[in-house]
Amino acid sequence: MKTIHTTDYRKDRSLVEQTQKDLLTYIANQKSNDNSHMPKENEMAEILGVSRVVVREALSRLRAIGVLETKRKKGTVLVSPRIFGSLKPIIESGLLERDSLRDLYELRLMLEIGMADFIFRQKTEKDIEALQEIIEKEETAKTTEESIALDIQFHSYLYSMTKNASLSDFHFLLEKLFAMYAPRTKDYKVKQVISHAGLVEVLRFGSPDSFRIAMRLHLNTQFENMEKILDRTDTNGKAKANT
Amino acid sequence: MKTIHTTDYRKDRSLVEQTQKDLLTYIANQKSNDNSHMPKENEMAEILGVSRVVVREALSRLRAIGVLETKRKKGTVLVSPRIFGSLKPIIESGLLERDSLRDLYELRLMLEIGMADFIFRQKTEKDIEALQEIIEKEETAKTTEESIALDIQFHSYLYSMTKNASLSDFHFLLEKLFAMYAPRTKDYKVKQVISHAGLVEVLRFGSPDSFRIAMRLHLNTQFENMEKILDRTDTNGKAKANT
DNA sequence: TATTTTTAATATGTATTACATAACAGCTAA
DNA sequence: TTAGCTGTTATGTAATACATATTAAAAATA
Repeated sequence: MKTIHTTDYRKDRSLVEQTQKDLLTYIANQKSNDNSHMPKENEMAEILGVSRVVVREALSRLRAIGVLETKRKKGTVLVSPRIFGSLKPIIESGLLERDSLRDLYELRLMLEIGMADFIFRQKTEKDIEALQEIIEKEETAKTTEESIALDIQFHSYLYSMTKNASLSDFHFLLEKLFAMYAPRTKDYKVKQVISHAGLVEVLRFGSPDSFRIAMRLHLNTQFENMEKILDRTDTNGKAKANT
Repeated sequence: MKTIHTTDYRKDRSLVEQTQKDLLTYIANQKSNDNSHMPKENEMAEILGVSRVVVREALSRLRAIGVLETKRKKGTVLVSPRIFGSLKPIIESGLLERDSLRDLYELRLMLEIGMADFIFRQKTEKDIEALQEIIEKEETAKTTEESIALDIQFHSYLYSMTKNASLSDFHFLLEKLFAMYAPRTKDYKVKQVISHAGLVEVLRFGSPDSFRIAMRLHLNTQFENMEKILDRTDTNGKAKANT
């Protein structure tokens, strides 16, 4: 075929990137036709006028972010991507800057406070019981590790109550990331303004608004801790002054 | 070299995926040595005992999620990834299921309510003035499009006040995605329980707690709208019953 | 000497070919 | 019918060759 590319693939740096976009538009059309099957790599290469290597790289990238899967002999099929599926390697790369880490820490706090409405909307008696069961275990916990695990379990359950799968995915990633930042000294429970039991009480008899206030108080140590460890300083190490 | 692979790359489906992981661990080590430069593709292929094609595909995937960049002749350098950088193609693919879309819509509501503390922490007089300026423009807006644009501008400014770059990135993506879902009939302002002006008042004289309540009321139409358009139904089209 | 131009070297980017491998379909034999 | 064999197929991997952009060194010019 011998198609010579005179670097006229506009805008995008490389042919692969351009091909990735081409594939995405192709996908958008296929989806509207309710067709979840892609042509073979060779055919696709022919259609787009590039080599199979380029198509493969582009497909691999799309596979990396979870919009499609491929199987031997079967071919390429479109899948419904999990929104935060591609975040795992980013977080695990250890390349996130301190500012980004702080961003994530803050996001977690925002979400835990902001999800009140959705917890209340879906809550059931069984949920209350499950939470109280965790609390009971917490009271009889011996080691610090046990307490930590149960603390995580309690909050994870609250997340799951929102029935928001993406939120749970996100939380799962953050939980692993911030395990180290948690202020789990032996007396961390003493410092808490409001306990898990208190939260459940509000959950039973309160409103989303009162639950937000309660959760804000419960997370007080996290707010303070964030200030200490992840202070939002500029590159010179000095805190930014507000005008 | 002729290394024959007897499919003993465990766990991972393909060599590329395994190589991607290998690269990530390699990166993690390099980062701790404060070395942001990767070996050449050929060297890396030699080191990992795979062909250059595989290394290139793995690198391409990492490039797709934003943990590294490559330039001709220069080579591969590590970068600090933007957390939500890889979300753009996922959202734009149009492959997200209705449940995922609803998840995102809910997340946005959670964040707008949950970010109160961070808005208050960083707020300045200039911010208040900027917001009031937007409100003034809103009052004199003629067309619906103008109103919508200013509405978005107002909320975007609130996001920016948190000084959380990742949050702003996330919001930017969602704003484009949900432009269609916004309930912007001509009288949408009339239905609002609390106006932008009201929010600014609370921002001036209130607390994070009172701001959350105000924002919750302000977003009331969004909450109701979500129920209508993106009702969380199962695949059979019937709403799930809670025990 | 200082500055511009040319040239050469280099690592990534793309194309081509060849073959390995897993999965599937169809066939055969028990 | 069912178990096992066999060939086909599309993806997965390897190897090679060359194009291209970028950098740096070398040469030419002022």
